[in-house]
Formats: sequence, structure tokens, C-alpha cells
Amino acid sequence: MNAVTIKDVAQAAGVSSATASRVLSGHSATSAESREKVEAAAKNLGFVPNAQARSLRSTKTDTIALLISDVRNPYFSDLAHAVEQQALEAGMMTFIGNANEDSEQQDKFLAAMLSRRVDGLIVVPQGLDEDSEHPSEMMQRIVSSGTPLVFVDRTLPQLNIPSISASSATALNEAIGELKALGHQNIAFLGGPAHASTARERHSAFDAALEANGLTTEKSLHFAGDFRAASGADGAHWVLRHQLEPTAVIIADAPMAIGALTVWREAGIRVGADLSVIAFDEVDAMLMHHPPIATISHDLHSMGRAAVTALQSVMADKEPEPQEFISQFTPRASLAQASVTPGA
Amino acid sequence: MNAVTIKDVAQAAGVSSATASRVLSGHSATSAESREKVEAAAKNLGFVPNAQARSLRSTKTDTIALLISDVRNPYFSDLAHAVEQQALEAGMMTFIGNANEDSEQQDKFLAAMLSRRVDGLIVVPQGLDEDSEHPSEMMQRIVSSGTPLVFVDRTLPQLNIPSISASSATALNEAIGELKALGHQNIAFLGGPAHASTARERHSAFDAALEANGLTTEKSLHFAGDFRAASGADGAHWVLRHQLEPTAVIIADAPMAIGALTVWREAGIRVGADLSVIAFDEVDAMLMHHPPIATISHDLHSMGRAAVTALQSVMADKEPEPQEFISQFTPRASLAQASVTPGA
DNA sequence: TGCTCACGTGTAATCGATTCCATGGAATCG
DNA sequence: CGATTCCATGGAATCGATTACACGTGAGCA
Repeated sequence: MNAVTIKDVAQAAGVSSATASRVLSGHSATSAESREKVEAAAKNLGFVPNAQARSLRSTKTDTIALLISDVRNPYFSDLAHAVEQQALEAGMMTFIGNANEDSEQQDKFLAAMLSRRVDGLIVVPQGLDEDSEHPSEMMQRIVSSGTPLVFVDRTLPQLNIPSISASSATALNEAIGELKALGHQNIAFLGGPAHASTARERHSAFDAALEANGLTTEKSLHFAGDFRAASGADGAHWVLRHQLEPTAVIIADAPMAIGALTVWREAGIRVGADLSVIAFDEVDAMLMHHPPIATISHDLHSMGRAAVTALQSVMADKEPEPQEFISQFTPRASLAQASVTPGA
Repeated sequence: MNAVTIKDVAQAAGVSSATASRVLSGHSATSAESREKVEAAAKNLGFVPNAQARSLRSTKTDTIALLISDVRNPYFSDLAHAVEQQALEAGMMTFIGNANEDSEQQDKFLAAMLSRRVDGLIVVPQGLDEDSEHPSEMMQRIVSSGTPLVFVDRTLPQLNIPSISASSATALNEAIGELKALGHQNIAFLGGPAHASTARERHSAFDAALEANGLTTEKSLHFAGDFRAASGADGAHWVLRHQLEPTAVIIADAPMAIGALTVWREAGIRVGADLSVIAFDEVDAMLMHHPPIATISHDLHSMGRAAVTALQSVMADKEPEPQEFISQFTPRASLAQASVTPGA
């Protein structure tokens, strides 16, 4: 139906298509007269430029792609929102893709974006399933295609790609310090999947914080989840059955925390009395919980904006300055004196 | 960097670009020999077809767009996920756009999609701010552009567009019946913004359910929120101060419910004792709450799939069969005998 | 006055694929 | 065996914009 092209506009305005193009893209010099005529004609005919044709010739699409690992995780949807807003301000559309924590879907999306010749890519990289030496073949192709690329949240250390990430060291130090002051000795950690660099970072920062606070690190107190609610629930059962009877738990993301807290509620565990809980990611549900849950949070809005800015640097052939955000610890009533151990 | 075109592939394979194209798109008949040669050459050179060029000529993009009103609302991110998965199965990419409950952003996104010539649009329409006679000008242009379009979740009654929506009448009837059986008389409703058809539907179904159960509808017990957490919090305060001292509340979506429940927790109201609560949208946080919150939920996965299917019908110039999903009521421990009224 | 320069404009090439059309050779049929 | 059909293929047009290049005109300068 929309058969109105720039030629139609040009004809209606009585100029050539070159002039019409110049007016509509506002680049070269044009006379006030033809500018007026072309604009009137375009409006009149309801001209909608064909983005395909435009970017075929001009080799830019004004589109970037954002690949996240799970749209339904509020952490990533917040990030996506921040990226999208910032990109919009810079006049670019954002393709949001969903890897579903699955590197096959990731590759599919990346292939589609490559084929669409997006101007740049912001990726929360999926790790490598087993073969941790080589990032996925598709990721290699992206890199060798020369498409501007930055990583956000997670990174792949094998590749030398600008990354925007967060450091939880300071926050975990504070958190562990607080727990120790409350008398906790056995602190469990419900972590994320090892293929995510954030999960590894949080885990090692946890160990470092224990040591820095003079507590012993205990390998058996680490549970490997997958950042989803179901694994948080599994972790919650695991905590209850653990022979060291941990009195405090730190959980690596919000969905896992919600899963775990649901199990503890059902089991009659009193969080903030029997068990102290700290969760990564500040989401509204943590404040709804009774008692409210202490959190370690990232400034996702800033991270999203920083990722776009870094990408713009790469697109302009500049070296983006590396940036690391510091997470913040917020103590709340979910922290209590270590006293009774949770019954099974 | 990626200067490898189909001509390069053709040359490397020793055939013409026409043959190469035929092999790679798998349409017309090609000999086994050239098929083999072309495929080898393409793989060898790392050929990535240029989607712009392809769709410029073939006038299809294998891309649909989904416009939702808030990515950070789990309701919509679930819907987006369902749509995306279903579209992927049908070989189409999905552009997810975010209206932010704002019709200016909606229009911006729609314009971009129109310009990109997406094959179809699935839209959760924003209402009209004041001028409820005319849907936004951009929406009119979409319609007159002939781009296949379906509405999902919400609808715009002024336009005759296929819509996939949910009916909460039955579920609300059950819910109100249950509340009445528990002795509740004054039931408050924290609703959504009037510009959303779902908010209107839920509100009128609420009134109808009251009447059907022989309770009187009371206008002053309706609070107009905006589907976000902050307005839920406002609504919660409003409930506490209400002179009719409602003993039960129904909340129109999950973010508002979380906002409201946070306020009530802070105020020391015992949900499931002092106050009975039912929330729309089944999200994990509702089960985490102590006590778990009764919900009225939609099958978003099916709705998302149905939307894609309906869109495919429209794209094939067929009339999609209209479909309405029935929401489901799940009673939980947040419902209690009406007894004490909540103190202020 | 003559020359250069800048500016607005039109013509035509171009981006990278798909696809219409013509062609030559093989296969099939009477 | 000659005619017809079918199939694989190459040449060239095409999609709708941008843009390199050329041209004419009027201003500025010596």
C-alpha cells in the first residue's frame, strides 16, 4: 500500500529526487524554496522513507542490538530499558535480543544482527559451555566482521573487548563485615552459573571478603545455581539440609532470592531471625518481603548508559575508557544476630 | 570489513550471482554441482547476506515488531518472551519496543518500524490521552499503510483491528464470591489507568461481579492507579485512610500489588488477617509473600502465541478468528474471614 | 571585463541482493 | 528422428534511497 517513494515526492514538489533526498536528510545545502516544497509534498503524500534502501546505500542503519540473557529477569530488563533510552537519545533504535541463557539462541540472534548490519552490538555474553578455551564461533565472526562491540555486565576474558562491568568486592566486604559483627560464622553462598563472569566475580569476591574479615572460606558452603528462581529454591533446601547449619546466606541474584525466600517461608524459617539473608539486585519485591531484604545492588541505569557511550566511542574508532561500577550494600532487617540455627 | 558479497561468492564458485542467489535462498531449481560449489564458497568466505539488500528487493523483512507498554513490568516481559519465541519458530525476528506508557514514545517506535518495513506489528496500544475520539495519528497511518497489525492484551475499540485479549469476568466472579463467603462487604479496587482497555475491563468486570454476588457497588471504593508500583503504594495509603474501612482489596497488576504490599508491611497491617488481598498477574513474588497472595492470572504464553498466529493470518490476508482468553482465579492464604478493620 | 569560486540542482551510478527473461542443452514424446 | 518441454543458468533490470560528478548561474575580486 505504501508505494510512495522519494521519486513521487520529488515529482510532486517539482524537483529531482536528489534534491528531495538532500532536503529530507538535511545534509547538503538546499534553497529555502525547494526545502519548503519538498517538505510540503512529503507531508502531503505521507512519505515514509524506506530504511532498507537508505542504509543499503549509506551503510549505516542507526540501529544497535542489545543481547541480554533473560528478558524476564528484572535485572536485565532494567538494563535493557537504560540502554534503550540512552540509544534513543542518540538517535538509534535498539534491537533487544534474548539469549535465554542459551548460547545457541545467542548465536542465532547475533547472526540475524550481523545480517541486518547493525551499527553496533552491546552484549551480555553467554559463556562457553564446556570448551572454555574458545568463545563461540559466532562471537569470533562478530569480532572479525569488525562490527563495533562492547560487553556489558558480563565479559569474556579471552577476548579483548571493551567491557562495562560491576565490582562487588567493596559491597561484599561490608556485607560480610556486618554479618561477622552479628556473630555469623558459617555463611552460605547461593551463586550463579560458572559460565557467567559475574557469577565467578561474585563468588571470588565473596571468598576474598571472608578472608579479609578473618573468616575461613569453606568450599562446601557454595551452591552453584543458574540465576533462575527454581535453582534458588533448590539452594534454599540445600541450605536447610546443610550439616554446617549456616546462619546467613548471600544469594547471587533476585530471581534466585525470590525462589529461595518462597521455600523458606513455606518451611517456616523466620528470615531476619533464624536466618540472615542478603540478595544481589535491588528489586521492589525485596522491600515487600517481611522483613525487607538487605541487598547488594548495581546502578544499572548508569551501566546501561555507559555501555552505549562506550559503544559510540568504538563506533567512532576511539578507545573507550574502561569503566567499572562499584556495587552498593544496603543493610536491612533481614540481618539479625546469629543465634538459633535453622531447623530442618 | 565484511565486504564479501554474493558476487564474490559467485565468482569463487565459478557461477553467476543469480545462481548463487538461488542456491543460497533455496528457491528455484539448482544442480547439485553448483549447489555444492556455492555452499562451499559461501562458507569459505564467511558470507553473511545483507538483509537490507535482500528485503529491498523482495519486500519482506522476516521481522515483526512488538510494542509493549513497559519492559520492566513482568507481565509484559513474559508476553514479549512468548511472542519472541513463537515468532522465532516461524522464522521471524522480533523488534521489541517500549512505549513507557507514553504515546509519544509509542509513535516514535511505530514510525521507526514503518520505515523499516516490518512485515507485521503486534501492539499493546496506548490509549488516547484526553481526546478519546481519535487514536493517535501515527496509529492511523499504520492502519492506512496496510501493515498487518494485531492488538494484544489491550485494544482500541475505535479501530476495527483483530485483538487478542483476556476476560477477567469469570475469575472476578469467583473471587468476589469467595470474599463474600468470607464475610467481606466493603471491597476496594486499586485499578489501572483509564486509557488502558484492560484497566477498564477489569474495573467493569469488578462492578459486575459485585452485583452478581448481591453486593452493592460503591464508586468511592475505586482507586485509579497507573499500573506502576508507586501508584500501588499510593493506593495502599488510600485504603488505610478510607472511611468505609474496606476489609478486602483487589489490585489490578503486579507492580501495583508489590508497591501496596510494601506499604502495608511498613504499616504493620497483617495481610491475610486484617486485610484480604487479591492481585492480578501471577508472579513469583506473590508466592514469596507471607502469606502468599491470591491471584487472578492470564495465560500470557498462550496469548503471545495466539497474537503471532493471528498476525500470520493477517499477513496471509486471512481473517483471524477472534480469541478471548479467560483469566484464572487462584485463592491463597491472603484471603481471610472479614473481622477486624485495618487500623490507620 | 574576465576569471574564479561557491552554491543549488539534475543526471546517473551505486549499494547487494532478488528475479524476469532469454538461451542452450538434455530429456521426453509422438 | 524431429518437435516440444523442462531445467539450469547467465545477463540485466530492479527495489528506493544516497551521493559522485557535472553544469549553469551569480557574486566577488583583480
